[in-house]
Amino acid sequence: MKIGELARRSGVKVETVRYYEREGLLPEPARSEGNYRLYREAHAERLDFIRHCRALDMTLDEIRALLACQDDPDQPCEEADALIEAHLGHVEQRIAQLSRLKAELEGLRRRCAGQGKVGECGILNELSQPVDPPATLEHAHVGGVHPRR
Amino acid sequence: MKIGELARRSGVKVETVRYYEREGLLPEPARSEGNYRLYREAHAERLDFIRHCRALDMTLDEIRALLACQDDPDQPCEEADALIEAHLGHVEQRIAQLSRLKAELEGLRRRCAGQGKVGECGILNELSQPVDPPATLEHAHVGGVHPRR
DNA sequence: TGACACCCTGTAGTCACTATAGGGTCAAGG
DNA sequence: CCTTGACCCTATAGTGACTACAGGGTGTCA
Ligand SMILES: [Zn+2]
Ligand SMILES: [Zn+2]
Ligand SMILES: [Zn+2]
Ligand SMILES: [Zn+2]
Repeated sequence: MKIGELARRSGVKVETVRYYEREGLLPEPARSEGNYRLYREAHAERLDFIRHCRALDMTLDEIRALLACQDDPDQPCEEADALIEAHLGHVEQRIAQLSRLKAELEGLRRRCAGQGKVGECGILNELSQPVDPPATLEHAHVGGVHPRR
Repeated sequence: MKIGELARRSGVKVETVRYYEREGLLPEPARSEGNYRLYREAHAERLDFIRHCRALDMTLDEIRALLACQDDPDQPCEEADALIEAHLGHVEQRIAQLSRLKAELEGLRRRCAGQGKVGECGILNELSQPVDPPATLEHAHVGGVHPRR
C-alpha cells in the first residue's frame, strides 16, 4: 500500500502521514525500488489509533505515551489508564472554563439595548474594563474555540 | 508611560505589547528622545479592551473588527453586537463538541477492568478502531484542551 | 513520446504569542 | 568620569499540529 491509499483509508492527508513519521509516531516503512513508502496493515491500524486519539483532542505527546504502552503489551495497563484519566481531566477543565466564558458573553449580550450607537453600547463599554489575568491552568492543552481552515 | 509600566498595568508581557503594535491592534505611540515608546491613558484602555476580548477567547481578527466598530462611535452598534453573538456561537459549539469527547472518554474508561495487561485492556483496543472524520465546523476557532506553557 | 497521476524532499506558512541575541539609554553610586 | 543595572530597541527563531508549495522523480497508459 502506497502513502496515498493509506491516507485515503484513514481520512488524513498525505502530508500528515509523512509528518507523523517525522515525529516518530509512525515507524518508517519499507521502500519500493522507486523510493516510494510501502505500508502494511499494521501501519493502517496505528494510524487509525493516532487519528482516534487526535479526534479526542489528545496532544501528540499524549499519543506518543499511549503508543509506548501499546508497544509493550505485557505491562499492566495502569499507565495507559492514567493517561486517559488525565486527558479526561483536561477536557473537563476546558469545558468548565468555556462555560464561564459563555456566561460572561451572555451577560455582555444583555447589556446592549439594541438600537443604540456604538458609543452608548454597553457591550463595548464593558469590554474596555480591565480584566484580572485568567488563571493559568497547569496542564491544560484542550484549546481554542476557533478552528483552523 | 514606558512600555514596561503599560505591560505591568495590563498584566501582559512587554513583547506582547510590541506584537499587538505590529499586528495593528495598538497604534504606534510617540517616541522619546532615546527612541522609547511613550504611552497615554488611551493606550492602556485599548490594551485592556484587547486583553478582555482575549480572555473571552476571541481571535485577533475578531478583536480587530470590534476595535474598528469602537473607533467609529456614531455608527449603530449592530455589527459589534453581531460579532459578540457569533463568538458566543463559537464558544457554544466548542462546549458541545467537548461534551461529546467527554462522554466518549468516560465510555473508554469503563472498558478497563483495571487489573489487566495492556494487550487485554479494552481502552487501547477500542482506540485502535477507525474513527469517522470529525465534522469540520465552519468558523470554529475556540481551540484546544491543552494550554501553552 | 507524451500526458497524467502519483510519489519524493525540503522549506515556509498558520496563530498568538514567547524567547533569545545583540545592542542602546538613562539614572544612581563610587 | 566610569561603571553597574534596570530598562529599552530591533530582528529573528521557536512553539503545535499540521498545510501548502516548489521543484523534481516514478509509473502507467495511449
Ligand atoms: Zn490532554
Ligand atoms: Zn449595542
Ligand atoms: Zn470567535
Ligand atoms: Zn486497562
